[in-house]
Amino acid sequence: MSQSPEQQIVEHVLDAIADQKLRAGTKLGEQSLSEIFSCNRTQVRRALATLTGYHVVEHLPNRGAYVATPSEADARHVFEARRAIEMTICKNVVQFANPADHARLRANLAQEHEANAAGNRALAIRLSRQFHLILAEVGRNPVLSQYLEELTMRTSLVLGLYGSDQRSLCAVDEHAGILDAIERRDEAAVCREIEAHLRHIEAAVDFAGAPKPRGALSSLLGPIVIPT
Amino acid sequence: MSQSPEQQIVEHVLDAIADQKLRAGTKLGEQSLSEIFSCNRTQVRRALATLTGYHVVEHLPNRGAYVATPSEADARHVFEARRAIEMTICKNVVQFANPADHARLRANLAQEHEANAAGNRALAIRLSRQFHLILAEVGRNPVLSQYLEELTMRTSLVLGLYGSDQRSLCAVDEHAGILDAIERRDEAAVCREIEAHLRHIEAAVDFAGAPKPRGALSSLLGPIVIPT
DNA sequence: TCTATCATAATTGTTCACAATTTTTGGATT
DNA sequence: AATCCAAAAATTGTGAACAATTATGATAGA
Repeated sequence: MSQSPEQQIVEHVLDAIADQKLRAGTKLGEQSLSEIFSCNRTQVRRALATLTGYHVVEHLPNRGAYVATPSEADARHVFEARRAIEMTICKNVVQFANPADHARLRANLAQEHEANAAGNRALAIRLSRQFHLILAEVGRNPVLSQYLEELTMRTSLVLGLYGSDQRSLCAVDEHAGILDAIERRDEAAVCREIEAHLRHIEAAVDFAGAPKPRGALSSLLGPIVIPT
Repeated sequence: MSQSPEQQIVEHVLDAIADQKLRAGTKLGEQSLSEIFSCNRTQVRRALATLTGYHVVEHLPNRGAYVATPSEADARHVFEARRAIEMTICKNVVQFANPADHARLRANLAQEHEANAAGNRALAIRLSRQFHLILAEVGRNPVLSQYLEELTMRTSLVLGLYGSDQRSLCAVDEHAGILDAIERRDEAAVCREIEAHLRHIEAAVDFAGAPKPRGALSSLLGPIVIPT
């Protein structure tokens, strides 16, 4: 059951980024990580290389690894790529989704509503991302799924860097509208709504706003349970 | 000018795959590569990890790295992803392309014609792939460019595995048609033609045909010039 | 001749020590 | 105080030795 230290590091860091706990620019020191996850530095090194491949970590030679700091141009490119990929995903979803898939999406939507009602911002963000990833899974194209996983991660970084804080509440209702259209099997409507949804998210990004400060590493990745 | 051994290995292997010299299933032994590129095994290891991240190499624990062998389902997913991504790229191309870009594409097209006329199949394949990559560059979205780079690589693997050998000649004229539409700035036509083009390539793949044999490693990657 | 078993060889995986580079620290000087 | 410089510390990069696993091939028995 327990995975390799390398996978553990990758997933913990990705989760922390998706949850916007690890902010852009945070240094990911090899020693720190090897102590936090109580493993060898070699394994930390491999994990960081993997994360670099996902474009969520930048590697500066002789200076270490940092959570990537996407520029405004990067952000726009990521959003455009999302529109291209999620549009195709949604067409597949309309075609392939069965009642079980609808139920899965409905359940996620309900949780989103709940998290928002409870004011649990971190959970709401996580569930919102999850909604898109479930869509991708239902679309049944692993290539597109994997690209979207990376792109949503990079979106998290962008929102953490430039996002205005009071947004993201509107998003729930847009998810609901998309899901309605999916159940109606109304392809045109789904495409229209997912595109609008992604453009709304992008519009909520304020590149004029100053990048925000970052926290300390150890407090953001833990607590780590070491399997014995 | 001379790059790190790691980059060298990655690029040589990618080129060899794109040119269909390295076929699916070929073993990429660590020692062989370290001798061919006269470098440390550690660097070979990192290069193979990178290639694994690109999905062009499969890594079997304790058994080594092999050029990936995409299944029929993989192939279909790759082609669908290409349609999604290249469609968006082409829209950007219509919008952004300037005379210099047109010239670049025309030049590539002419070389393609020439290679086909001369019966130089390897060069024709390389230039055909290059046409799509130039389109991506002109589209001015590095995120989409990078995805397409990976997808064209995987396409090469698929064509090498399942492709019928007499195809790919028709492709040149389709490229010409696409470029014409781009210069006319006829977005609808460009989209229609690039989609048709990609579907033609996919249609030329024959999954019933038996996977083809693979060659020896050292003869396919060399000759390697070692910078002093 | 075919199969099974075991020793040997080859290959991959891991660890650790050392080298190279960067960052920090603590004066010394202006 | 502020700046500069050098020594020390910390961090990253590299390579080689060792361990673990898998492939190979020879031998014996059916």
